[in-house]
This record gives sequence, structure tokens and C-alpha cells, in this order.
Amino acid sequence: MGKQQSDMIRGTLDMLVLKVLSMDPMHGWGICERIKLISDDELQVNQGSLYPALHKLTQEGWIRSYWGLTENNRKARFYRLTRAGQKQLAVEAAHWSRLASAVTRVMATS
Amino acid sequence: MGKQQSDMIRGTLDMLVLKVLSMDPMHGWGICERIKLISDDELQVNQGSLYPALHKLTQEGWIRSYWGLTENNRKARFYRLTRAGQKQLAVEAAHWSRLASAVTRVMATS
DNA sequence: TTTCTACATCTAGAAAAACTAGAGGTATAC
DNA sequence: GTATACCTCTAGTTTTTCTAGATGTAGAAA
Repeated sequence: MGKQQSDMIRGTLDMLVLKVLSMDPMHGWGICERIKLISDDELQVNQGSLYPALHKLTQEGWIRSYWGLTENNRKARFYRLTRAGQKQLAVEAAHWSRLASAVTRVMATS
Repeated sequence: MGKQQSDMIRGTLDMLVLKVLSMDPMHGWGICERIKLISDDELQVNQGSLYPALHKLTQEGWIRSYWGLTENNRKARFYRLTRAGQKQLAVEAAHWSRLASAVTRVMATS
């Protein structure tokens, strides 16, 4: 019985959501699917994590929502990136890049 | 005034500590310095995070401690990796590798 | 018509991990 | 003697995610 590990790296959820929305406006359910797809099933976003995150991002002014219809003809709340969100994405991406490569560098030390 | 970001990726502290200890037994203070050094100052481990982490790792049986003297002739608690700790390091390294590259892959999508 | 499945949103409360902000103590240099 | 760098430790808080649900709709299947 090994220790169970999650399918997310803590601190990356906001960034991943911003990134996905920077490609296309999308609704919550779609964001989960998209992240799962692009990551080849490695990254799994829980609904219980996603919606609170979306509300927080909205509060911060990084995304904005509107009601629309999905491909399946259902009502869903769509989100799109704001200007501030684009900047935030750039900041978070740079931060991730720096720290992730630092971690990888430490892990590669012999 | 942008959002302040930390100098650690959450969830990587245990792994980094195990990794550093896999190279040489070391005391807490030294572990912080070593991580900072190898990461070119990108990763900063707080004392307030490190010691609780060391105690947790000890509880789990992944490291073991003993009292010794440092280069500066001070008493310090040294830690060394156990067999179980070596295995755990391998598990966590593989997990990190998988997830970090998945995140990077998502971030690289156009 | 009912019932099932996949789609879609949301929340309360708990858990995990790290941070803040200290306290306490020692060897050595000045 | 006192300042500084070294060294350990902890209580309480914050941040972030997870668990474990509730609620509801469209369309397919029975």
C-alpha cells in the first residue's frame, strides 16, 4: 500500500486553466477535458477543485464568464481570458518555468 | 503590487530533501544551503518548512537521524537516507518527472 | 414513459503542505 | 562582552486541493 499521489502539481491549477482559456473560451467541464486530453491523461482536474478556482480567477479579474450553449445543447457558463489574465498567465508561466527547471536540475545532480 | 509567489513548488520539498540526502548525510541547515546552491538560488527552503518535513520523513522511516559535529564544530542533527527512503525517492522522482513534463507539455501547446 | 447515462455546475468541510514569526541556544571573531 | 553566523524547533495561520456529496438537463434506450 504505497502512498497515494495526486494527479496535479499543487500551484499549477490556476496557470493551467489560464493557459487553456488563452487558446479558446470554454466552460468548466470542457476545461477539465481539455487539460486531460492535452496532458495525455496525466493531469486530472477534480470538479471540486476546478469550480472554486474558476470563481477565484473571476474575482481576481483574470477571467470573465458568460452563459452560453455547449455543443451538446446544454446551458453552461463559459469563461474567457481578460487582458489582466493574459499578463498573469505570462507571469505564472515564467515562474513555473524557472522553478520547474530548478527542481529538475537538483534532481539531475549526481 | 503583483501577487507574491513562493520560491518552492508545493509538493516537491520532501523529494528535494530525499535527493540531497541521497548524495550525502547532512544536517538541516546544510540541506537548505545545498538546495539553494544546486538550484542557483532559485529554490529557497524556509526553516519553518524544513524541520517539520524532516520530522515527518523520519516518522515515515525514510530518513534516520543522529547527532554529530559540523565543520564549524557545532552540535547538529544529521540525517541519512534509509533503504525505504531510497525507494521513496525513486517513486517521487518518477512521479515528478511524469507530471512536470505533462504540465510543461500543456504550457507549450499553441 | 420511465429510466439511465453523460454532461454540467456548485459547495461545505476536511486535509495536506508550506509559511509566518517567532523562541532558544552555541562557537567564534571582534 | 557582544555581535554574528550557525543550528534547531514549534504554534498558529494560510493557501490550495480533495472528498463527498447535492442539484439539474438533454437525449438515448427500454
